[in-house]
Amino acid sequence: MTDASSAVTEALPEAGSKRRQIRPKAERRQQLIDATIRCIAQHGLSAVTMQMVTRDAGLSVGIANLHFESKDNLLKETLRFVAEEYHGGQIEIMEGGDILDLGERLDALLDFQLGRGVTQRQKMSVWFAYYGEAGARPVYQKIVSTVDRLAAQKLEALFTDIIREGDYCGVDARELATGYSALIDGLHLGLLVTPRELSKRRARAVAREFLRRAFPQHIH
Amino acid sequence: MTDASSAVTEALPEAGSKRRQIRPKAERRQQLIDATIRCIAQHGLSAVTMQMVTRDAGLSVGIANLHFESKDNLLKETLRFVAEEYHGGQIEIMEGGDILDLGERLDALLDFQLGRGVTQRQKMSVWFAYYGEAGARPVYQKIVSTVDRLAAQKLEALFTDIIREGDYCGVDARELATGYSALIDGLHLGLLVTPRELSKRRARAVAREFLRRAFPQHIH
DNA sequence: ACCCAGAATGAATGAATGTTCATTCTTGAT
DNA sequence: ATCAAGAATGAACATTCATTCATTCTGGGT
Repeated sequence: MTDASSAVTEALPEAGSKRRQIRPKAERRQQLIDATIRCIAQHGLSAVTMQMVTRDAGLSVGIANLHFESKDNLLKETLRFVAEEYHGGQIEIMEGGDILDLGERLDALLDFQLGRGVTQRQKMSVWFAYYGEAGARPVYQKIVSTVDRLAAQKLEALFTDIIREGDYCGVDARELATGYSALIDGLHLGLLVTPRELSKRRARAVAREFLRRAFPQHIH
Repeated sequence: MTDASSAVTEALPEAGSKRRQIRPKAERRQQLIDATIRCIAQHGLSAVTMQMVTRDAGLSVGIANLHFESKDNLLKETLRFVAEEYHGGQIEIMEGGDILDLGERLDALLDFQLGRGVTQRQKMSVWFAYYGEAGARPVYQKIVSTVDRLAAQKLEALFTDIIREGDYCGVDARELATGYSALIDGLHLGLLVTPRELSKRRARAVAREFLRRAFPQHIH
């Protein structure tokens, strides 16, 4: 996963090109997942239909059941893709050997979490659409919690390193990591539901302030 | 709104009682809203059908369109009910003259937000089901942001009072209120999606720690 | 005892949706 | 040029769902 914030904004079937094109399976799958993301963002998960998705992808209805066996499966795979993109990006930063300074690494993480790529309304919509159904669908819970757990561990490890480096005492890395993750989730929610009250700029300031309170030496 | 954490766990049509009962409109409306909440929590918003709701309520299918004009409207009214219950409860505490000590009032707020009533899976499921659709449905956005705005103002006012009382300097009440709200939302999300990783007990500890960092004199 | 306003019912209706599959088309190998 | 493998199509089908409404029933008022 090198480019976590892949653009999901295309699907322009060159005007007048009605000729049937044959493409490898993997490419079509991604095409359909991208279309699904767009549709969920625009119409909401509960209003998404197969016809809608395939039309958006510029393909025929039958193709969805050819590459995914069912609508359920397409939705499941779409969630998996979004979850892995988001958490993969985070983990890459936290493991990343390219940033050695821990404070800088924190900054990079925050940039990723509240930056252009992730907070595109499209991605956020998808994210929370699934959260909304997670209570009733164990499959979704499992997909999310699997990738979630790994990211949480990495974050805790990063915090532990920072606490050691800064000699911060009376601070529990685990608890702080839980709080930070929750804060970021909550900010995403605010950006999605009440964009008028919460600008992206302010969301970043809020998250930054949280980190500054915890690690004053590392965040200026 | 005196009892914000109303139980939505009944709907037991006394065995053998098949006799048609006539009840006032308001009562039937509430009955249907309660059933809708249960159905959303159990099956997910996108799987809820009118038949499901009316069966759960122990009533016939036609009645839903008698008291609400359409399914859309029933869902809208259900969201309004849940939103007002949650925010109403918060506001009552924050305005409440019955608790004079500001630290205690904070505690009471936290108790409400992460206590029994609100974090019932049922209510949380409904809450986030609608958030998930909010990106695509301006109606939902409007309902939520209307009640949200008022609660945010009250919270900011409470924080302002506390900052003055405690002589905390370098603290922006508005920013802190945004952060705290987001944190609570994020914790609710965690409780819903990954209950295995995040217990209610730990969620409370995390929120408490956030407040303690900001207002050390008021939270012990 | 009678009545009727309006609450409640549920079979019927029509529209929408997921899935199938017989057929058509494309491409790369021979 | 020819062919076969399999990718792509979309009309057809079966199902499910929201909504309607003719009918039934209830309970308070007279």
